[in-house]
Amino acid sequence: MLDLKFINTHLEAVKNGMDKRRAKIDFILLSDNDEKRKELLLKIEELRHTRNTVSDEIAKLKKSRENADSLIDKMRNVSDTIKALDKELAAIEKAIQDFLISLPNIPYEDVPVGKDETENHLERIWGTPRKFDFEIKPHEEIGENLGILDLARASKLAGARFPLYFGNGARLERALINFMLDTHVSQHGYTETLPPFIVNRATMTGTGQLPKFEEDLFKIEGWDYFLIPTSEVPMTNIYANEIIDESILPCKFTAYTPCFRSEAGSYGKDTKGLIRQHQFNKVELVKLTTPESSFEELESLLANAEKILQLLELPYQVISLCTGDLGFSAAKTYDIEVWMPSQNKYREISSCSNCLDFQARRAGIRFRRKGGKKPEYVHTLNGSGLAVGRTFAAILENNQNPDGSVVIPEILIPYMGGLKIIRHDV
RNA sequence: GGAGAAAUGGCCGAGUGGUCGAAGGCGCUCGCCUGCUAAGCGAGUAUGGGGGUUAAACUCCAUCGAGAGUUCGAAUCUCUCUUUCUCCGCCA
Repeated sequence: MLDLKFINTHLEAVKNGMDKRRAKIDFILLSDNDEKRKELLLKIEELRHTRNTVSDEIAKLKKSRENADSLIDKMRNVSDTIKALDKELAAIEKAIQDFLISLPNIPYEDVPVGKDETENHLERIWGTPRKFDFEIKPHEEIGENLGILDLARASKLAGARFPLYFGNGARLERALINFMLDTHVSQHGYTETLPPFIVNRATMTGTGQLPKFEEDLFKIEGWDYFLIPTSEVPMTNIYANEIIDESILPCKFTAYTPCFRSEAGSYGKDTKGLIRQHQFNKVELVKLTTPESSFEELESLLANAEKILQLLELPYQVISLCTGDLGFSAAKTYDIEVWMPSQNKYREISSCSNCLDFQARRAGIRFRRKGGKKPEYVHTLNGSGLAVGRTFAAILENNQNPDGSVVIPEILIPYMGGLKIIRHDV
């Protein structure tokens, strides 16, 4: 959420930001409502002031056993007026709030301007895609042939877009989760958390999934609860509506959780394999920082996510999302895309964003500086470190052999109990 | 699921219709004092919004879990919700 005062004082910059995002926003209603709000508030405060002072007088009169009936009579009118105006004000404030809560973040100044994902900016490429001298297979085929993946039976259990791993496949997924968590905790200094997988409406609103994107979420029927689409949601909200001490910043959290997405509107996209699932595993990184350090922290968060791919020896590229491709809450986002041989292209495996104070204002996450008077909003950052299912897929494809076996990346071997290669279980 | 109790400032805790934004204590900050430390003394110590000021001072409005209501006036009374605790039942 943007600050109303900021919008009022920097209207052109805000409009420009929305244009760059290709978001069509009408600001006229907002300024009208804000004018009305100020007028009403002034009137109401005056009336409340009289009510407060006169009520004190009534109290004094009553104490000295004098008659206060005429004052009470007068106040009855004042009270009724206040009530009526209060209702008017509440309606206007709700309109303003509805507007603000649906307004996306402003792209940061150095974000490349562009209309959609075709205009994202390539930052760097790491590693070289391997040359195969045999007919390569997509990961779902490799997995099914090895008996470690069974998407057909998963669809019997739940439906399309659900995973079912077996044996060394299930173990590989778990190995990846443990490896990622261990690396972020012991090498990168994150605190491991294990948050709820279901959260309430306020929490979903804090990070920006609600109110605009409810159709992307799984909702628990009969409850105002939602399955998390990413652990960014519970982790970023840990300090919601709190004022935290500056000394705990930057605050770095990591978590493994399953993630649940309805994938509404993506029918026909990535229908095969593990790329797009209603349920997938993810290790997430979240940071709360001071405003002055958030971009520095974005770079290190990105580096932390990249480190996982480097250790797994998977080729990838980093791109900077253009203004038209930015997510709702993000001011700046880097995507990491891993090489997928069967598709002959790089596919998103991590998205690292700086949301500035956008989520912090929604969720009420503030901090106080040493000796500082006013609390300030923190900056929030998040990034996948990494999407586990897609990492699994990338390993299968990049490390496949002509006989259909898959080489386990060196770093994962201890996590696989010494297993170096996955062959079909006989 | 049934029965009951509770929710007040950073923390503990008083307050059941009127000078209560809230006693007292602890903690914290600043100052004083004392060989050091501890103790002692004094002052200060919530958040948001508006006015005011170079900045302050100052001032107004709101906030005692959340929302609605009663009343001239609500921390205090009523209703709904949320959370926590105790007992019973059930349960991984």
